[in-house]
Amino acid sequence: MKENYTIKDIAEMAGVSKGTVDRVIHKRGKVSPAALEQVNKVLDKIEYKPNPIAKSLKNNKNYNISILLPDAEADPYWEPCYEAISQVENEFSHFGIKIHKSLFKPSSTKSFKKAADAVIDSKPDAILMVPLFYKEAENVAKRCVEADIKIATFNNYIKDHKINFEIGQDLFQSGRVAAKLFNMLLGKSGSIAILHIDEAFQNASHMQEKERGFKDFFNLNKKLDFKIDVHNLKKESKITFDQTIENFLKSIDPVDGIFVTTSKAYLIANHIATYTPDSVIIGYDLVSENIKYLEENKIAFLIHQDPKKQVYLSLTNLIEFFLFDKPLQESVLLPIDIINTENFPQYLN
Amino acid sequence: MKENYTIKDIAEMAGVSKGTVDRVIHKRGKVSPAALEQVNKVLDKIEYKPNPIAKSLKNNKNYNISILLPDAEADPYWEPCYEAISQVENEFSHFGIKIHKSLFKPSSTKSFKKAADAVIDSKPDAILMVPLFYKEAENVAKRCVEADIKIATFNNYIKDHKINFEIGQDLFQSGRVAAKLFNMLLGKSGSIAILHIDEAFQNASHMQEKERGFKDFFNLNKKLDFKIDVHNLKKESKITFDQTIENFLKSIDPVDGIFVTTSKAYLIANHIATYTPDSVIIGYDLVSENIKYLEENKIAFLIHQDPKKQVYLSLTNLIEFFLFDKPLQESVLLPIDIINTENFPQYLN
DNA sequence: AATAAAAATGTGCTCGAACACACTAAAATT
DNA sequence: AATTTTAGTGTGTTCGAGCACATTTTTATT
Repeated sequence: MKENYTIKDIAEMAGVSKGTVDRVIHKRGKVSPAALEQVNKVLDKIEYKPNPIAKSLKNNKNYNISILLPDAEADPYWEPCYEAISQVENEFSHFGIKIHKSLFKPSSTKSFKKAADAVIDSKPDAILMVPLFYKEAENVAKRCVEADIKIATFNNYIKDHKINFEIGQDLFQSGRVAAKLFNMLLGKSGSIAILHIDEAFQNASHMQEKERGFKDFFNLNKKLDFKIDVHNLKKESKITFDQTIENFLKSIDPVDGIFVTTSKAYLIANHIATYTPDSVIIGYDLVSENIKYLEENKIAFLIHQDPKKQVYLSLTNLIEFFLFDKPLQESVLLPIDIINTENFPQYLN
Repeated sequence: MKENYTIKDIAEMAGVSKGTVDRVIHKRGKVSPAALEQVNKVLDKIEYKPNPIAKSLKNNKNYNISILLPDAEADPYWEPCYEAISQVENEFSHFGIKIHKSLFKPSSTKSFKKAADAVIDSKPDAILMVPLFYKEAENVAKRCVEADIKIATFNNYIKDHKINFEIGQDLFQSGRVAAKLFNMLLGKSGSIAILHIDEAFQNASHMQEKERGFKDFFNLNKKLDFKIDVHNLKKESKITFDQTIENFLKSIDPVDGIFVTTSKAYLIANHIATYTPDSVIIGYDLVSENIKYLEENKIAFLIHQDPKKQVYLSLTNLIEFFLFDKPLQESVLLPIDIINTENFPQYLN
């Protein structure tokens, strides 16, 4: 019963030729009502799904996928994405998959636009991008739809139904994860500073979602009594970023906890011993400097956003869609990984 | 330069027919020294890898994979494995993949043996098993090699080079993860009970590895001063398992932390309010009863062993090996996921 | 009724690898 | 020199889907 039927099988069962079956399946007309009925009767009974391997071989097309992502020179957070790209390239090059990497400066809208223009002009089959700049990303999505290019995003979300596939984390919930960790480490009361540290404020919505989730946790738990302050830290002109951080730490009263919503927790950890030695730090992302301070117990926990996995899953999803007609998932939420000194190595491959 | 060459391409370049190229590639002889050299010269230059899709279509074989795993009726820990199996079945049935599930009682060696015999007799292309019983699993591996059946394991390890693919967690390290969490929650000193709770002691090595890692952490951190006791708890005759647990809790002095090395933390959490209300519990696995107590804050953290992912990855690895000649990885270590009230939902799909 | 036009149906080739089989040419045997 | 044996080479088919094109059947038109 549960066999894998071929077009030939169906043709025999319906008493017609495979050409007719093919026309019915693809609704290309030129079929008599009688034949149509015969074939449909068989089709209803057996639930036919074309052999994806044969289909793929017949197609025998090369697929080009372009990835629009920030330069890891500017921010090492993106480094693991490159590894994922190489990995996918190795796995799928013999399936006719070609991947093209296009970098932009995460601080420059202009740079994003320029890279995007070039990528769209090259007319790939799909574009995977980090939509750091909302308006510009929306524009890219629009032009992709017009040019019949599949468009996927990772790391950030833009609420746009034109996006064919998106992957990332529930940022609100990740704020709650951090809040719960502070709750467990600090007990029922205390003071916590939320720090949004970024060289430019390209990631504003990202950080705000985390802040909302963080506060939400403490607001809903009436038994808890925490004082929470929010600070935006960006590079001041004339002095170094590090100096900016130091000035800030000097300026505030010591707190029990510091929640850094970006991958820049190491900038704080670097000075914590001097200014607020008893503060517990929780931050984001397994960049090497964060891991260094994690191992020194200056950072208590890191939350892992797994950019590598995001890229890997995005690409394999697109590829299996192209090659084997697997349906494209629309939206994937990755788990919010909690990292301490003991479990980080396994997350690095 | 970086094209995907076909046999026909090579034949033209070498000035021979595709039959000759084929014989060279598969070393089937019947090739003159002159032709051999011509073909090899081309082969050296271009790095040929056969089109995996065409190969797969030509093969057009059905592959049978049997899975030997414990009955989830006996232990709900195994439930997610079933979901992974269904998922893989759906994804790959049209590639000619058939998966057969064979259950055994986790408490009965005899049951394992019987199921294994039947599975081997059915001569599948691969067997994926949970090697709960060391000696018997070794025997299965031996017979698989003899019968040319690929053999893979998950959840547990048996150190046997006959295993083609194994996946699981670093158990020693997961003990250290738990230790670190206690360290963060309890500070520099305290008392902790390690509980090995199991209906039968089929998982002895599993539990011991975790204990070793746990103790290792505290031994290596000389600044820490923890008193650690180990208790083996199994069902006593005549009374219920729950009663056994209660009797145990009654019998010990209150401790600061309880580390349960199996998925049975809920049995402790159930009675903790009565006997040792201030104990922090850390356990394993996202079974529903554990999650219930996690949400009630009676369990502080759970460590996730992700049996579903283990099955999913095992199966897709085997399938891609069969269908597309992807090399079989030998050994995969999964990350040690730390779970609290806020991040468990994302780990459940 | 004869012919043209339109509709319906079937045949055959392609994708690339793999292998069976047929064929040619050279070497060995009578 | 004629014939058999063997080594070496090329051709053709298969896997299943998909589509171009040829062929047959039906309907419309003079």
